[in-house]
Amino acid sequence: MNLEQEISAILKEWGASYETEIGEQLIQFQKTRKDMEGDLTLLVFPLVKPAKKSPQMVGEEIGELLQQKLDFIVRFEAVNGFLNLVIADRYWLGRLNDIIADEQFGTASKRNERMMVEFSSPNTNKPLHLGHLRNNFLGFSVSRILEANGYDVVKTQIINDRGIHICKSMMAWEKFGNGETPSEAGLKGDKFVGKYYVEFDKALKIETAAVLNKWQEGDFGQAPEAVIEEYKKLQGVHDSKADDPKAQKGIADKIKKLVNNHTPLMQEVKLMLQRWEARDEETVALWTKMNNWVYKGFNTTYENIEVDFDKLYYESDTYLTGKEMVDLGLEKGVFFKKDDGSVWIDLTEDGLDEKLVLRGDGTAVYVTQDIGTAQQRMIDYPDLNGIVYTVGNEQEYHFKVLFLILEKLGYTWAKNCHHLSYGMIDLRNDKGEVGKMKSREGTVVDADDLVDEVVRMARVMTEERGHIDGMTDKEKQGLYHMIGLGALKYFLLKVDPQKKMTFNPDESVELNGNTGPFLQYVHARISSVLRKSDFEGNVELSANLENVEKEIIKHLAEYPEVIHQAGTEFSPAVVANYVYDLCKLYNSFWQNIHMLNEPDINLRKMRLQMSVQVAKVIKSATHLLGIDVPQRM
RNA sequence: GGCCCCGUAGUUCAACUGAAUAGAAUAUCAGAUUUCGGCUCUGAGGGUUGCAGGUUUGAAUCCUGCCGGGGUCACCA
Repeated sequence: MNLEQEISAILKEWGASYETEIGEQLIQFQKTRKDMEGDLTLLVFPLVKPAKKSPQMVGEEIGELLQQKLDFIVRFEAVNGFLNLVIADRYWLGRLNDIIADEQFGTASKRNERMMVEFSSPNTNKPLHLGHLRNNFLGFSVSRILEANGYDVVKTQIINDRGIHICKSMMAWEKFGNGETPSEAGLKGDKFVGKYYVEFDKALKIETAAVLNKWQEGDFGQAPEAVIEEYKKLQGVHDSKADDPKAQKGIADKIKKLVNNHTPLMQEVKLMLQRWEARDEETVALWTKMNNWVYKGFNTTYENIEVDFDKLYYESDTYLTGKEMVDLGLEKGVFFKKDDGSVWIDLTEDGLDEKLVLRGDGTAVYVTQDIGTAQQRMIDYPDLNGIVYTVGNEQEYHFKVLFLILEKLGYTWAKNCHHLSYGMIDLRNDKGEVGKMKSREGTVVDADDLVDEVVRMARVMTEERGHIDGMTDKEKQGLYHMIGLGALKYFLLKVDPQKKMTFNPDESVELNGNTGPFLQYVHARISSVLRKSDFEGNVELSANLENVEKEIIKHLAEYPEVIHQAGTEFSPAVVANYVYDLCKLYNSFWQNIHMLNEPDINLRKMRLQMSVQVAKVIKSATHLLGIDVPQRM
């Protein structure tokens, strides 16, 4: 039984003497303010009512009672409805011994429940960028946090390997590639395919402009009647709105989209998609070849950022399951069919709109595929308790719809699905202007480049000030990578996921202050002193604690609760802030109190043991963030 | 326009989900440390928590209304 529980038990007895029941909700603890004496504070306000006395009087009454019953309460002070309790050192030393004895301190025991965490899931036409890094680090860290909370976790991603966008890069490679391979071009596979996707886009833009010109001159080529009519109608509206430039621009965009859709190039791509759906051998072979290039490139990046997956899902495997689910939903009456054959769900009663789940031509849309994937996952893992989807917050509406659909289809696990939503990353340039990342404007921060850059920075810093004599080159490389990646991961994870963040390439990845390398440094320093000392066994309960030492032990003791909170909130930021505070506390101790030349052997042992436990928790907490800590740096 | 998210020191972020004088980092200024690792530590200045009401013994936190920023409302993914 811990301290809070013992006090709660006494408070319940105390309540009984007033013939009131003291519920858990009325018993609230908090840390004692720094400028007050005490280790733990009980809020008296909620307890005032039953006693019908002033907060001050109730505080003193409870204080006396607690001191009488619990011998490790040394003193108490009641101030304005706050009861500050001073706890004896031997109590905290006892807690330290508990922590020493627990190898897996902080982590919960197995609960035999399985959770799936989906993250990454990139577009195969675009190399990974900074936004994906936030996604990957978040998803990976949440997986570890859930494991620490006792879940069995399956890390997964859905690979969007199907659809018209894939055909675009395939078409471009066929037209402009001359059979070139990534190695011939000296590019990573994902970068290579991305290059052709961009080339397609360029060609399409030029062609769209040309076709638009022709249409404006009345030359409609092979365009179908209905499209020409639509165009003329839009053009009419456009011309009539000469006085409203904003509306006119909107119409102009619609016209562009229409033209874009009927260029010869787009027609060709659509034919290619049809050939793919019909399993045309040549098309599928090209598709397979190019996808494998992409996967190879992605895997290099995943290895580099030390992220991995237990199970991969491919959209090309699950979209058909999705269509079957739609049929099933039609039978159940969850969905309905419109005259043109398209299938919908009516969510107006839930405060949303009608949503399309299958196109008029019978092909799958985004949500169809997600329904199918969810179903496939349940088949593969029948004991699955829930799925966490790590996806940007611009898709919040989509996931609301998806979860509602799953629920209406009758899946009980739908209520355990969670959209781990995170904010976008804006960029700040050297002029201080904030803007969005846009591939078209070349303002995307490439993931590989960024990792290289932070590793380079880590090398420069470490060569200047590090303790790396006697390391082999290979060990040094590993260390720079560990530090650089640690800086990047910590930077992206310390912020509450829901908040959007601003990234300045020049300033953002610092190695000082509230950063990953700061944590790594503290761990390395503790490791260093431990190499020079002995630290076995339990500590004596009779030692006297300095204030910082007590603070450190108190902070250590909170670790299990931190893991629990991080798990229920799916928030690595909780862990990050906790471990940072621990390191700061420890540094303050380090600066003021020496260990190795302390003459009192019990005191020396206690300090060394406490340091070992601090190092243990740093290692454990940073592990939850996907960050490694070194022995030396 | 409807719905969702965000607004806290110059800047980047906290605040245990309603508690005492809103905390860190960074930058600035002033100091410490020849000794276990200076990527360290101590201190100072810096705030009407976007604005206005309301609920409460008590509000950055909950409610209402504004203001500002972003997102989303596709037979795109």
